[in-house]
Amino acid sequence: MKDIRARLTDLLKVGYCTPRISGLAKALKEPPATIHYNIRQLEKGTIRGYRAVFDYKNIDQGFCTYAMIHIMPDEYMNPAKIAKDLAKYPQVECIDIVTGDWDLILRVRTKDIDEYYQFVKNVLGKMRLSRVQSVPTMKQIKDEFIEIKEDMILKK
Amino acid sequence: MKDIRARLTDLLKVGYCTPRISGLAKALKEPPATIHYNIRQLEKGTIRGYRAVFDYKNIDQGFCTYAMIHIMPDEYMNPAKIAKDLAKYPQVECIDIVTGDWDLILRVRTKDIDEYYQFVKNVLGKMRLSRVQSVPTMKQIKDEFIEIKEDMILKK
DNA sequence: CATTTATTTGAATTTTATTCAACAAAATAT
DNA sequence: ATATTTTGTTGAATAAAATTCAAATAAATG
Repeated sequence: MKDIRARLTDLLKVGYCTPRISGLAKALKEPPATIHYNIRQLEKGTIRGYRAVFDYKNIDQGFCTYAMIHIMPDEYMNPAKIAKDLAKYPQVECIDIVTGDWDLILRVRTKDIDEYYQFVKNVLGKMRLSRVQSVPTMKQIKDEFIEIKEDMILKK
Repeated sequence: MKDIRARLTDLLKVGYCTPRISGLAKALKEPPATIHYNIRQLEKGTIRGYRAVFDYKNIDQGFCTYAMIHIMPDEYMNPAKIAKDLAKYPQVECIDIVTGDWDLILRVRTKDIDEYYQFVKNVLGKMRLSRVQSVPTMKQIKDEFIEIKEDMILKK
């Protein structure tokens, strides 16, 4: 059997979705043509794309880690270059350039700690970074603006 | 003129989108009916929903800050309670319970630094936290798995 | 290996998005 | 103020896409 599911989720993670104009038209009580026009306008700047939201543990990305990064002194004035290189990796959910204790903050999603180790070794380990501090998430309470409801396994 | 744009973004923030079956079918070189069937299966557990991704500065949420939190010693064994209280606020994009230097990591989106100050004062300031370190994002390179393409304003 | 369950697919049908031209409203220029 | 241009709204026609369904195939199970 073809493994369509995995290929689908890969695409839906980054796009391949579209607004439901008829649904929006009904919800807002406006004609579809009006919704259509306004969405096109929003797409010129305000809407960056459309995508699916997942239960990540079902798509081999259940392990979420913050990676706080110091870049090398000689790269210090151009963190965007390193950040853009890192942005290419699909494990990377977000990258922010910050200032203070760290230079970059990444949110990385992998299947498990083993795959995260591979990411640190093969990706971060090969860039000009002077230090990486990994902070794994023990539990997510809210994600992508959506509260996560979950039963406590060990609750007695 | 009707303010359709704002009402649209409110809905698109949480849903009102759908997968593009024909696009997926072309990309994966499979018949639309097959894509349709597999997506329906994924929707039973793996896909939580579909939504738009925004350029948040255009919808009054352009200021993004990591808030690293220490909770009080007497609450230390129950961080989930505090986390769930914080999860209620719409400015909070995500909350993770971590261990190590900090107890909680929040990602908070506000219109600007003034609104963030109000959040720290009125929300964080009123909870049993022993310390909060705020790390504002200077520039986002990737967000929600989508790379941000942007011209450098000061590039010469 | 018999039976059940899950998946794939083409073709018919239904639903939805898109286009377009006319009109209306707002913004801008005179 | 008002003429002119730009932006936004909308119904109706058209084009495109999603959905359904039944038949075939593949995989899992007894």
